Amino acid sequence: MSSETTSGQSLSQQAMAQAGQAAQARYMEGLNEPQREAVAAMDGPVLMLAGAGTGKTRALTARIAHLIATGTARPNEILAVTFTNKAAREMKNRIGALLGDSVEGMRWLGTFHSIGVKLLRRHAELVGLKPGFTILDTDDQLRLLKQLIQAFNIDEKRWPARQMASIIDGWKNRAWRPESVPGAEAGAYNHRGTEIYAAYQDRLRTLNACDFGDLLLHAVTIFQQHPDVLAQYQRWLRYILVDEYQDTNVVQYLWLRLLAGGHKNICCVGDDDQSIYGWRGAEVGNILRFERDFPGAKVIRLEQNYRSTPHILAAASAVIAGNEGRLGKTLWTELEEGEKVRLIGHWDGEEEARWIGDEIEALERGARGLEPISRNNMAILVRASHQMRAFEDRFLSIGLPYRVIGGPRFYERLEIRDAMAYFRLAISPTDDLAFERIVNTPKRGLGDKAQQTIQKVARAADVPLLMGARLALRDGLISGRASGALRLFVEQMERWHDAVGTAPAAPMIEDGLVIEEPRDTGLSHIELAEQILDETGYTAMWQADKSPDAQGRLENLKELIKALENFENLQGFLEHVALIMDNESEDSAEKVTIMTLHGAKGLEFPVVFLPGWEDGLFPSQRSMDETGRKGLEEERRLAYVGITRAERLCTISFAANRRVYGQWQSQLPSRFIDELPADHVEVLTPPGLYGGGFGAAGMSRASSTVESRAAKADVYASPGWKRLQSRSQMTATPAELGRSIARASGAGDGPFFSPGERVMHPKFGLGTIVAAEGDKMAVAFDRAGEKHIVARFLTPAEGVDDVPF
DNA sequence: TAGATACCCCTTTTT
DNA sequence: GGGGTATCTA
Repeated sequence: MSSETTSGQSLSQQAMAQAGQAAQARYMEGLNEPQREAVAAMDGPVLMLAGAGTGKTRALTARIAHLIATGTARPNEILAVTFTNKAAREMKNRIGALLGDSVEGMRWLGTFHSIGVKLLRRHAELVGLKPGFTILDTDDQLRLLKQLIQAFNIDEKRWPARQMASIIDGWKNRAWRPESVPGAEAGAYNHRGTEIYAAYQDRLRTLNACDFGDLLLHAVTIFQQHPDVLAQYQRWLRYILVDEYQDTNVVQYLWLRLLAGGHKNICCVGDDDQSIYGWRGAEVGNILRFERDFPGAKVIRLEQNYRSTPHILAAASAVIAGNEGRLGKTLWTELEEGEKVRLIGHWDGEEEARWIGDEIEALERGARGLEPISRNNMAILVRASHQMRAFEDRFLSIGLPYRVIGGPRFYERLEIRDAMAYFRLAISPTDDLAFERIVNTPKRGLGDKAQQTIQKVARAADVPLLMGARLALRDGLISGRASGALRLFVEQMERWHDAVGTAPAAPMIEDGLVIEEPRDTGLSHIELAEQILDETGYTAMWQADKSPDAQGRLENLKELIKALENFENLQGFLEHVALIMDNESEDSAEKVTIMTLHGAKGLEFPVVFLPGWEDGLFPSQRSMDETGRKGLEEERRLAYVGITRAERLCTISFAANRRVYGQWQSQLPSRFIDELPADHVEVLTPPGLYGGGFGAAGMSRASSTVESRAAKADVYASPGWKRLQSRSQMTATPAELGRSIARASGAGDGPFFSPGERVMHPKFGLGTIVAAEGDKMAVAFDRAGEKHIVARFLTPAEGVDDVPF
């Protein structure tokens, strides 16, 4: 143990230190040299540059264990921040495994947002809120903005509320309050942006609510404007650890810098090559400039990779080498060579899904010279969630069990939000957004007119909508049938509000920190919740619904009630829901995982499939359009993240055709494919395509007639595939494969068509060229309408009569 | 008031 | 292909 112990330490600290001696052997065990160094360097700023799969979580948890075991810090003096709840949970579990119960004392281990809420609940009044504020989800946020935009008489068609929401989000990420938005941004949202932002914040304050961005921005505001409060936290939180530092945005950065300002005991872990959240305001610059922010910082590089085979690592390294301004790391591994990264092209997205499905089944049986691999160990990582459907469709039809991570989340479902709006309104009768959501759900005959009346009355009296409704009833402003339903609704909500109990018990305080949030009294919150959903007719509404998904919704509601058991009261539950939006349903069944690349960061799988490597899809066109080179580099980091998820087998694929918005589009292979190192990649071709001159070139030829398309479908149906390692096939390297496709598509020299020419397409039949731009043709098909097609998929058809199908 | 139809734009990634 | 909005009709 190092010499951090001091003679002045208390008995209990000594005891802890001794206990630590025993534990130390364990948490230091198996760490490599740089990892040990990162663990041992407790005081002062430390930057741990940890490449993919280099055991940073291990080092990080060992460091925390070390801090506690040596008595350097008590569990509640350590601030450990992560980005996701999953990461926080994992860290907690791992520390628990090392230290046992003392992990329970780590009250400051969590996500930026959850810690932000904790701070904000205690000091809400400093930013004009009450401690019981509600946290709005994106849905509420949007509805609120819509109202404001209407009030501002802005055409919502031209200036969508979504856009305003993302502008506000961006500003908050940069820690700009309405009054501090720079003049350069004045043009935002048709020059009304700052104005609406200010109005939005006002409205939030009236509603005693805040959005996600506020959780951090308010915390920073409090620290900046109340040095005494800041000083208190600087004293309390003596050691700071930050995971995924490359993903921090400006607010988070400011927040950390303020907290670390005194002692500078801050240890940031990250990997600039895995920064993939720039669109959410993350600043890679934060990690790049750490040493300047914290002079004298110790920089430690973790470069030994324990996860992937050399081929996989080499492929990832080659791709990421295309980026500029990296901090630079050289990953190495002691693992055995293993399989090369595999690359394969397909005719279309469905074909790709089918091939991957077959391949998964083959690997499960044991193929490719590998022992059978459980599908639990396989993942398909896509760029955008809409790509998932092709796989779901295919896997459903062949009965291959899969799990989708990051799909529609439980708490985002319609019925769950409705139910929660009921709970919210019962807890806080001032929650106008909740009121609006459910006042006519289920249908109570309260249409636009009735709702407008309520709005008017409420605004005139300057009271919340629920109270407005009561006033409107009293004054007889609601017509006969509707009034009965509204009266019942209002009375029910008031009754439940009393049942929930308004007076919060005194908060529990421990070493000056508020430990226990106020709790309610009376009727069990579970019974109450059930009563609410039953007596309002909400459950009945779905029972009466004959649509196919009604049953599922009822089940979700049951699940919601069940989830309440884990909480002491409704408030606690709502807060949990607002912050914990992940849908980790732990099911142990053997399933293939389908998820986005973003969602996969931090995970690893023995077998990884990376489909959809096509320009425009990956790298995403939008990303490149919006942020140019910067965007492209982020996409490249995403590719790096994807490849490095694989432990043993990584398969990249692309399709020549894909349906986008229900329209067929031809695709070009991703430019990242050209960047794959030939020595570490094996180019596969599906069976049935002639070995000579592989690839999409072969495919487009094979598919240019209806007959061969049908024939191809047959061969594709047979399992198995063929290695193209032998002989002099034309496209042995990824770059050549890309080029061969470009050639076949006519990029550069191909015979293009001119407007007016008649052409034939294998899928769409006959058509006439409308316009040509490069090799991209706009074609008016006789039957399929106008489409954009790359020239290589068209054949001249002058004078050919259409064949009736 | 509410259901049904017609048309619009669209889709990256998430705490 | 899909969801949201605007408009029309029972």
